[in-house]
Amino acid sequence: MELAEAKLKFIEAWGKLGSEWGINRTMAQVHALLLVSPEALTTEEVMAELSISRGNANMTLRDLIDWGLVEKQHKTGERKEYFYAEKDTWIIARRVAEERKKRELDPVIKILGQLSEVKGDEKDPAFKAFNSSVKDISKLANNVNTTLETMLKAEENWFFGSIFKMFKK
Amino acid sequence: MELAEAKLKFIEAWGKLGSEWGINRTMAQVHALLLVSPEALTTEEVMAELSISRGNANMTLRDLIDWGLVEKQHKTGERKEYFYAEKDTWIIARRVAEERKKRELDPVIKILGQLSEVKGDEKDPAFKAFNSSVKDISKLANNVNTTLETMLKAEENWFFGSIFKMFKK
DNA sequence: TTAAACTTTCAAAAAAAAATGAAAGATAAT
DNA sequence: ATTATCTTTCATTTTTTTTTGAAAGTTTAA
Repeated sequence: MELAEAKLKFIEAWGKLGSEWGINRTMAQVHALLLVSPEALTTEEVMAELSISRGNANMTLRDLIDWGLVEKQHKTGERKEYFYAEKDTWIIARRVAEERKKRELDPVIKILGQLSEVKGDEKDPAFKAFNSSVKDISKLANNVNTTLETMLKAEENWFFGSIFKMFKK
Repeated sequence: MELAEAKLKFIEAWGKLGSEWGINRTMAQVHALLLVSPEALTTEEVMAELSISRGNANMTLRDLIDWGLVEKQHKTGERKEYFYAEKDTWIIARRVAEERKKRELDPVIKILGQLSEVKGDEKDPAFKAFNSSVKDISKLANNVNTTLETMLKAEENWFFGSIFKMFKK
């Protein structure tokens, strides 16, 4: 396999994984393209490499910037904007975890908290089942939350060095 | 808030969370409905509660069974099939982790492994960037994999008791 | 200012994903 | 063997998501 083919495979795999996890396929592909590019690329280059429209490229790049995965660069004497992807996997993982926590986990924890407060007839099986499921899920969500928060504070080496070693015990 | 309203909110929240994570909204909603039902429900009941078609209910319930989150029950003297959801959050979390690992992580790790093997000109920046990104992501994916494997073997109390305490250090 | 170079927006179109429901397929009781 | 009950399938429709591209907006320089 040569580089060009491998690149395509990588972009395709990253796009598929993204879409399976609720991330726009094109966004994941643009991210993959930038990840394997040593230099920052222009919108034109992204459009050409992935055969996507200008509007799509523009919006996708903006989203990637919002996620903290890509940054705009300016070259002296040039009007064009260049886009460069953060290459450090630890930082990528943290940024993704951070965003998804904020966008998805936090709201759901809030709702679960409210639902845990619902009062009802302790003798009613429907109420008991509701209450117990909601409380258990709420606990789990809070555990995940705490774990993520600690991870977001943690240092890379500490994390990679420890977490799965611990599990192996 | 009363139970009926709370139930709807829970189903809605669970459906939304699911769809954000690449899981069919209706499937997540059916799961939520069964989670808060003390008794097993029939296809008819699921259809009525969520206003969905027979075909949709049937396929969704089958998928939930494939995920190991729901089981068929038969009541003596009845032809109808009843569906009951596993209520233990630890088991739910494990089943979801197990399935997604198998369906999504394993395939991507395989591809990353192949792409790590690609040979090229060490002097070419494009090759260097490709190689280094792929190898780093490959490492990360393998770490996640190992962590998941250990988690899948682990016992509930051990897991919840330790993982986030460890992070707090 | 004017105009060229580049970026952003968004209504409309296209594509992808999900849902419908009628018909076919099972199964079990009569 | 027939019928009634219940389950599954899948071509079609509907809904949702994503993409397009032309027009509007912005910035810089002459």
